Amino acid sequence: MAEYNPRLIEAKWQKRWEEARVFETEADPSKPKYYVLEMLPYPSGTLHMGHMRNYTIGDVVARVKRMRGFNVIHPMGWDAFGLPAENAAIKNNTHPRTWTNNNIAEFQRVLRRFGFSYDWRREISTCEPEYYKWNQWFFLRMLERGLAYRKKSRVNWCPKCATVLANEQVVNGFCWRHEDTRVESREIEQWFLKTTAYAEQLLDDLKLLEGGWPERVITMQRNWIGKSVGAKVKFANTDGHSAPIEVFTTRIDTIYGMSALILAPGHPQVEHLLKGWNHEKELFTQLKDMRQSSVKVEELETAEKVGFFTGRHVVNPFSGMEIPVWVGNFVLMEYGTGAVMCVPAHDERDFEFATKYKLAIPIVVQPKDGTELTDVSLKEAFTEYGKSVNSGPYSGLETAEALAKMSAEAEAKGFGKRETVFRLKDWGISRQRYWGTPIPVIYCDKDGMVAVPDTDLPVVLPANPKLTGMGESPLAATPEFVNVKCPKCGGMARRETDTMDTFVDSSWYFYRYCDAHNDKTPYDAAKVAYWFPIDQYIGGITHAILHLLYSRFWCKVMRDLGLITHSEPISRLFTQGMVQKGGVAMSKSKGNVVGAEEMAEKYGADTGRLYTLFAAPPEKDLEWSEESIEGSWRFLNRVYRLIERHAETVRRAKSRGGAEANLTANADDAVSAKEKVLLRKVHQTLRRVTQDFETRWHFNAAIALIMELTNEIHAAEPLDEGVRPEVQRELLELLTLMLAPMTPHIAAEMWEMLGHEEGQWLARWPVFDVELARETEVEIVVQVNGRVRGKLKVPAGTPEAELVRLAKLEPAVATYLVNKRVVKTIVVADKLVNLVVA
RNA sequence: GCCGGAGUGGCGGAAUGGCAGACGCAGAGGACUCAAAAUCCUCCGGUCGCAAGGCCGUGUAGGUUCGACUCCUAUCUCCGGCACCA
Repeated sequence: MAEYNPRLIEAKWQKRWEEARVFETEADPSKPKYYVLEMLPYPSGTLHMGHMRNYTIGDVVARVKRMRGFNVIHPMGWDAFGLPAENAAIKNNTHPRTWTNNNIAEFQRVLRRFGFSYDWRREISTCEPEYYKWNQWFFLRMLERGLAYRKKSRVNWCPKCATVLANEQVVNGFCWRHEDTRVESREIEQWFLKTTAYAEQLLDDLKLLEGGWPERVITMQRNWIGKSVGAKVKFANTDGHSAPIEVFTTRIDTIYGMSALILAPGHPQVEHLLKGWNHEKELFTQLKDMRQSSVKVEELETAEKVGFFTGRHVVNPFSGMEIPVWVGNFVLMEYGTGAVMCVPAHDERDFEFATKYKLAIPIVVQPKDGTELTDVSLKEAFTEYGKSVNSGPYSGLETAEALAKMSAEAEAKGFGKRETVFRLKDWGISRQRYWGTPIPVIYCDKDGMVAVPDTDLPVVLPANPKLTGMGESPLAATPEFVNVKCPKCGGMARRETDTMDTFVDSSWYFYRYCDAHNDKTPYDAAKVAYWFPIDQYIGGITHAILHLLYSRFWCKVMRDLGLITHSEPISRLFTQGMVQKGGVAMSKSKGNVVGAEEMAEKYGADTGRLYTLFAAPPEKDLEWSEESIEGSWRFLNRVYRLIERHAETVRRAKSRGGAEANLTANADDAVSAKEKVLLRKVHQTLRRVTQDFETRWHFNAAIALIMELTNEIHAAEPLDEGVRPEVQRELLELLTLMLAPMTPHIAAEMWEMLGHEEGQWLARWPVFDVELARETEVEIVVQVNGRVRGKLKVPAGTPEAELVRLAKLEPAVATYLVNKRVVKTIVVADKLVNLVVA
């Protein structure tokens, strides 16, 4: 007898699948489609079991759907642009492309070794001009529509490197390469995509995702977009000539309780206000301190509120009162207008600030529950809705009403207007890097900024850049790239030297899979219309916000360009847990990776796949345990031996219908009690495993059921005594098919051992026999003296005494009902009568 | 602080309101073996008991129910995300 040899078996089947091109699919409107996708990897380091868990889950889904008759698209590609390639190239004195392509080749080889059912013809690599050409094309469309624009913006700058740093290259405010060098903030012109233009839609359409996306991802996106409905109010300066200051508030109803107007330290009007004031010098020093300390990053969250009075006043347009203008470190320039009204009684932060600086704390809202707040009793801000008081003509109004009336009034009188503010900011896509998509824009002295014509796309990266990691951007240092003729006037001009954020690449890549090699358009609309939206997307929670938000944005832009008709690209999202070792996620930098290849060498891909599915439910984190893997390995060996033991008998047996066709077994067919028990067990298992695959994704529970079945068959050995060959065939075939999506290689091998022709390993998912799969449990309604005392689920044939015990009945007259029919009325006494109700 | 999730044996975990701890790991004992590995068999929440069996037990306290790991209320702890968002 041959031992289970995963190395041989896995290579054999991978070769056959490839030769038979079984995972290659085409759009076919006559068949129901299913698009299952795992997030594409960044090809660096080694593929570890964290990656493999992601792809295994996807592969199980793809294979189950295929077995259930869907036309399945299951592609894979590479998120191939990015900083690490550039750094590695500098370090190893090679080209980012060389480094990247080597990694891709390596990744691909390992993925193939795991037997994932990808259609490799659809493979994409985002660093290829045939792909990034379309990034540029989309960019130009956005530029035409005003969705791409340039503005000055702050970047991290290391004075020693004399270069821009990515956020990841800033370590606690210092340069990653120069630990003694504080990162500065510089303003330079950068490109932005107007995600804010879609803020409302991005928020609203989250409703479409409910049920299909994890609740917490939806919540994170909602918080990220951060919608606030309120009003902007203008406050005139008492000096009569400075420009009025505008604040944003969600609680205009509390404006009568305002005791200050507070500006962010970075507010553009601050300096103007301070000028000419007698404490000017002192205040400017304070302001400078405040601005610098606000650069001092993280600790600020818990920092104390600091502020100072500017000496200026504004007029409250509602009350006519003079209000002092302050500067406060807790006011954010990036949100709203960078100026807030300080209403201490009804805002926690304002309360804290006012208490510290002894500002007045007038109460203008009273709770609705009848309790009355007084200046003395007020220990913290009352921020809930209530009833307005001391608010001039608005006193007595409920908060909701006051909000409406007062913003209407502000609008009517022209000193304010209703406004909705979002936390979401436009997406800065400029990177001063080499290894990314060049932004297709040219600057001409005569014609200004000129878009590269579509016919000149792609703007290709120069082949031999000077990569030093120092100085200006690598593209800017490459004259043959920079110097170009103006498309309009033909005169000398300069190319844009920024490249795009790699999130651009991953925002629409899944559309390209539908038509990966189209050189006329990003994709064929009909093909996308067939395959989209993605039925199941699987990836880590780390991408819950950015990647998914940008993808949703891109989809809406493409829809408005008329390329597609749907509004959301992804119907269902699954966020799988991380694979950890020693309590932390596997990563190269942590040095705790279990390499996928190492795993395949030692136990084979099937064991690796099985273990990642079995060790924990897919949404939970999984602690890698070398000891536990043995269990999965042992199980596959056990199953293999079981099949091997009976293969010869089964091959000679005629099929009872076969798994390709619907299985036709029924309980009456069984001649022996042993057959009956085993057939029941296998069909019950099939029923529950089917359910787990289809709806719950409890792969670990499904595997446990299959193990249980295996144990039971094993315990029934020798099968040849009392189990006819055709029944053996049915047991072992169903067992094999249930394993097929999870451990496809060993399943294919066993399928062949059971006498099936080559090619049949793609057999349909079997249908369980309803009669056989029926639970042998029965539900019993217990009535005592006509009154329902409860329901009980018990195994068929439970002795009456046991029923009495389970129902916790005192001896009494009881009626047992099964499926709403009275089966037997008995007097419960000390006599034990076997009541069989099955 | 706000939002989301989770608390079950030594461990990973199972359980549509119906026998809590399936399945697996680790552990203990045994068979086979010169021996080991592999394999096979038995035991494996706590406690009382020679045993049959009893009692307790799903973070904590209540509640609903004939019946609660599961539903409700409160509370504690842990994990994740966001966080001076006006």
